[in-house]
Amino acid sequence: MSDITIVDIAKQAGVSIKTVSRVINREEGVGPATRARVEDLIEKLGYRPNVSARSLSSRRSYLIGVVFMRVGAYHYVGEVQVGAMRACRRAGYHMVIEQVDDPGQARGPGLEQALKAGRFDGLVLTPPVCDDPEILAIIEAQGLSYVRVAPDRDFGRSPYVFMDDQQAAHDMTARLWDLGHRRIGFIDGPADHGSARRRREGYMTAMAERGARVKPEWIAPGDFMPLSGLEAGDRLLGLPEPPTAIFAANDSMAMGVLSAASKRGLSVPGDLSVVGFDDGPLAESSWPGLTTVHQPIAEMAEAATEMLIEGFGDPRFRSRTAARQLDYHIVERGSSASR
Amino acid sequence: MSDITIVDIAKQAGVSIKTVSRVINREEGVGPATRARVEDLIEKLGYRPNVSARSLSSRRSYLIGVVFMRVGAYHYVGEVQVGAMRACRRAGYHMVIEQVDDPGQARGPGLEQALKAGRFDGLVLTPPVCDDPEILAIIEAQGLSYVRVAPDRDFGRSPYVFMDDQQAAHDMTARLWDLGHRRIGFIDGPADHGSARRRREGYMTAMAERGARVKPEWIAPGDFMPLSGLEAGDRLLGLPEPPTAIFAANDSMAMGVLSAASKRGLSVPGDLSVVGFDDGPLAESSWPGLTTVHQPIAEMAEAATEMLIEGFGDPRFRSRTAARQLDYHIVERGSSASR
DNA sequence: AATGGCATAGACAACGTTGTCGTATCGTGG
DNA sequence: CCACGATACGACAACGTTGTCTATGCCATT
Repeated sequence: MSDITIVDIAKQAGVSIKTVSRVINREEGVGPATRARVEDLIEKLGYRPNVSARSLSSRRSYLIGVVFMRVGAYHYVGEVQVGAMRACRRAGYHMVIEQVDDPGQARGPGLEQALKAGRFDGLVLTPPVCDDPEILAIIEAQGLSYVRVAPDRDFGRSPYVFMDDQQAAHDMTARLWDLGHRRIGFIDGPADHGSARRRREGYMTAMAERGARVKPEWIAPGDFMPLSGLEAGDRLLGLPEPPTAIFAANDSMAMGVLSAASKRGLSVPGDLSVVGFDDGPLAESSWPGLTTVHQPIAEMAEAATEMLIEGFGDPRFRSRTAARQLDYHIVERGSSASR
Repeated sequence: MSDITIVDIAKQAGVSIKTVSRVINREEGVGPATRARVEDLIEKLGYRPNVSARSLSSRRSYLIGVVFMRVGAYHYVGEVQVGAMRACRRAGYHMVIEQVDDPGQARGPGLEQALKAGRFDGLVLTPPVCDDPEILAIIEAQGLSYVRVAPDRDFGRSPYVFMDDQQAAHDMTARLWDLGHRRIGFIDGPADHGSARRRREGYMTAMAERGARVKPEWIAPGDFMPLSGLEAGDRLLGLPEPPTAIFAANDSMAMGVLSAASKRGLSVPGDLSVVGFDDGPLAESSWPGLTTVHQPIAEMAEAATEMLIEGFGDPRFRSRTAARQLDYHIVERGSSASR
């Protein structure tokens, strides 16, 4: 419906279309008076450049793709989209989402097809896609630039955005300690999961720094799913000397711990403090609310998208490794208290 | 990197580019031999039409927009995306998501800008966006065609896809009845929410049909949030003659009921059956698993997207009201048992 | 054998923008 | 006062596809 074209603007401003184009793209070589006149006109007529024509001519699509897997955490993907969208809007880009694990879509060829047809200017990759060598290979074969959110390895391979999981887990552990807890249990994540490993190390370090000897049985295995939290919690609470606080490596498992506690008739936080990691929707809606580490997911995705878009201007971008670190913070809710 | 163009195909096939274009778009006027030759070549060279050129020329963008609000239910939006994406992929369209309630984005102008710049061929609207008169007005002003998923009113306004909430609630209630429950409590949703109303009516009808007198105190107010489920559950279980089964109008509230039961030391499903509605991720991961109504969200979005794309060929589409109904089913998990 | 009609195919001009190159105009230093 | 470089702008040809119109070949009909 926006049937105003660059030609209309040019005619009314009494300049050539090229000049209008220069104004739109903030190129130099336009006098201040002319620039102002054109800008006013654009504003007044509500002109929007035609994306198709633009990309046909410039070989840029103004489309950035967000690639992800639909694994368990809906809210993760949701937050990523929110953040990426914010950055896209600001820069006049559009965001297309690409999912790689939909049943019926062959992983490799499906994505490849989509990427070819999509003509993205660049991609934002989130875990676990961002650590999938097969997928990275496909993307690189297409010559597409990409930025990763919270990758687990190959840090030199592309620009990325990350958060310090280890320090966060360290802080959380320290906080429990400061509340007077000494026997602090930990529920681990999947063995091959980098964040899980870093979180456990943060916990270990904090305990060690305080001279606490972490007994092996204080660390219970888990797989990030609620049921494993229930089982692990049950096991920890069944110890002869049960912990007074349990730190689960993610919120879902912390929810399981809440169930385990309620099964045993323990009140949280009266008899047991429970804390998690993620600050997903569960944390807010559980009863009591879960004390947890807030991951700035949307902000990380936003930063990644920004980096990607900024990089388009700069061809050296792909080779240069850039990394940006974002801050977590701890959200205090009802599930933790002093001993 | 797909640098093959229609010209290359035309040259190699010894035909004009127009003929190749005809083959691509399945237009008639091409002999079977020529068609086969061109198709083979396209396949062999891995040619993909350039989306920008296509849309510039044809005034179609091959982009469909999915508009939604980020309200509470991440999984709803997630499922919608999965379904819409499936349909898009099949038809060679791309999917762009537009969110209308991101802080910092003025609702009206923000969306309007995005729609103008986006040049969508059409939109898929999900609740509650699909019932927002202001938003519908903006979209219609742009002359965009759209299909709604599970709208609440104005059914004649556009094609839509829906599920029979009332019948589903009816069935669920009947199932509890057949398990031997006679005092069945119901936790209501927000007053202005059409689905909530239909679910309550399904419950009422089923009870009435069986000659049960539903006492007013069996119906507790709720707002679809877990905390309200907890409170409502508490209230119901505190009645002199408490219900033996509680039907919450959505899963989140059912989760609250589980907490309420565990607070009172009641075992589920031993002492109390609890059922929900939605079959979101909570239902699977709670303990015990929640018996609930499975809403085919992805399928509804898929159907809607299909209807939208099919409609592009047919200009009469917008005026013709089409509706498609999809089936729910009840998922039996551990939270319900016979009395 | 000429005519008309249909199926098949091609020529050419859009579509709305950017890239490349060329050309006025102007101030400045010699 | 001239040459010169910088500055500001425009003409024109891409970009890769589709839409419109026209041309050809072939068959059936007269």
